[in-house]
Amino acid sequence: MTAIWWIRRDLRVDDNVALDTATELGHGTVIPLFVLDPAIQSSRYHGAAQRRAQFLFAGLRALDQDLRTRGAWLLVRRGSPLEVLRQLSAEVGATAVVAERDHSPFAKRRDGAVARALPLHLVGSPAVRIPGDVTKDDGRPYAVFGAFRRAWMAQPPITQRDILQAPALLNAGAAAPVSEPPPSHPEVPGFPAGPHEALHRLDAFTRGTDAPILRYHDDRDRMDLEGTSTLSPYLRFGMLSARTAAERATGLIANGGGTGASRWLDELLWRDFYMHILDAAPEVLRIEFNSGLRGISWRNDPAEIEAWRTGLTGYPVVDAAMRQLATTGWMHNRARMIVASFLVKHLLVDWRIGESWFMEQLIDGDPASNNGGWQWVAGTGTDAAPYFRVFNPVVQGKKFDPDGSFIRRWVPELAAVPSRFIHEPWALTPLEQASLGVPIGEAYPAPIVDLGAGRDRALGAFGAARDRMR
DNA sequence: TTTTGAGTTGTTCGA
DNA sequence: GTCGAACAACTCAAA
Repeated sequence: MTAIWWIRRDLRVDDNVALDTATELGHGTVIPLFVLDPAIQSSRYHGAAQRRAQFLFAGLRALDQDLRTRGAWLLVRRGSPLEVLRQLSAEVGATAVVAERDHSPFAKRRDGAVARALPLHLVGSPAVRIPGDVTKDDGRPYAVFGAFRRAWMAQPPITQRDILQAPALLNAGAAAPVSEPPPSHPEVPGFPAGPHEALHRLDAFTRGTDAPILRYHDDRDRMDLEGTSTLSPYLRFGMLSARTAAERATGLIANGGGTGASRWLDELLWRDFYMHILDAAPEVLRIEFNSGLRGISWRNDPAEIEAWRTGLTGYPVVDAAMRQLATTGWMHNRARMIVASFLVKHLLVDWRIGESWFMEQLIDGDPASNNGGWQWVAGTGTDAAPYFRVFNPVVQGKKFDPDGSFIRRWVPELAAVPSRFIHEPWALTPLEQASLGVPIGEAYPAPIVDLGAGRDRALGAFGAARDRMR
């Protein structure tokens, strides 16, 4: 008996339901397979920037190393998943193909086609609780986070007993089927891939008397501090099991870990929430979740969109965050809300344009969370996030980057500006600008939109769309 | 069955 | 400086 473990976004051996099931169904003989699918590589989510693929490939190499210490190795093949799986199944006489569920519409179509041709077993989920397992009485998903959270928390907590052990030894079969080597791109700077780094980060974030998670309630919104876990890319590719992360947070809460661990667990629940929404309502990738806001007249000014993408809007906190994204492939969550609100509200640009730029740039880019976040900020999504809730980038900057060190790091041309003016350098007199060497409009752009006028324009456009649908 | 209260992340205005 | 109200309106769940 032989089973194929078809790896997609579960690049780990610890707490892996698919690997566990494959081991059982294969009576110990498991072929770990990753398919390089040209359809994914050319999709809208893999445009110019290849950083997420780079992170994935480095993760495949790390997984291969883990497998080799267990007597197996990673098989990598290129082609359409159905054809690759059909071919490999014939070669090794596989009686089962086992994979973790993937809730994106693209993945569900792909997996449906495979399931019609081969004995495909879909198990587990990248979410902590499987979409469909947390629903209202009528079986439909919650559309309000608070209610979702209540129902999620009412189910038995994730404990250490729920976490699966990695198999000590794997039998990959007698004959070694032909494999490509995992693609050899360099590591993404700042984010070494693989489950060991993921566990190291989880420990650094949650262990010890001065663990950042204990201050998470207070620090998580501060863009100038390193108060977040930076685990999102690892969760994205399953280099860390979300259940392992949830178990860690739950354990801290049970031991009086305070509000920090609760808030962090909430972030994992948002991730679950948006996966459950996408699973039940895949159309959110195309249209507004809130049907009353589907007729907004976007401006979509190309020059302004380009200024936003490149970090040249004249609003320091927006520009710092957009440059951080372009340089590193990651952005602080608070900064994501600020730049998204600025694009959608102040510039009145279709949220789908921002969403797809994020998908292209982010190494943690996940369709469910990314779409959920953009629709939330736009006010078109789940929950009572009213569309007139507009983030003011100056106010947000002063609150969450008080002395401007986040800005100085990513917008070096403003380094000499005193903290009092760093969030609004145009308020310096021309003389002061000259003496600091930052003439606004030359060394650094003048604001591309007036905040008050932009806000009013957005409220008008959203209000008009709502009135038309009424 | 109907009613009612509450709801991640904000801003502005006026008292 | 601080505080509450207004900005609208819908989902959910408890009463």
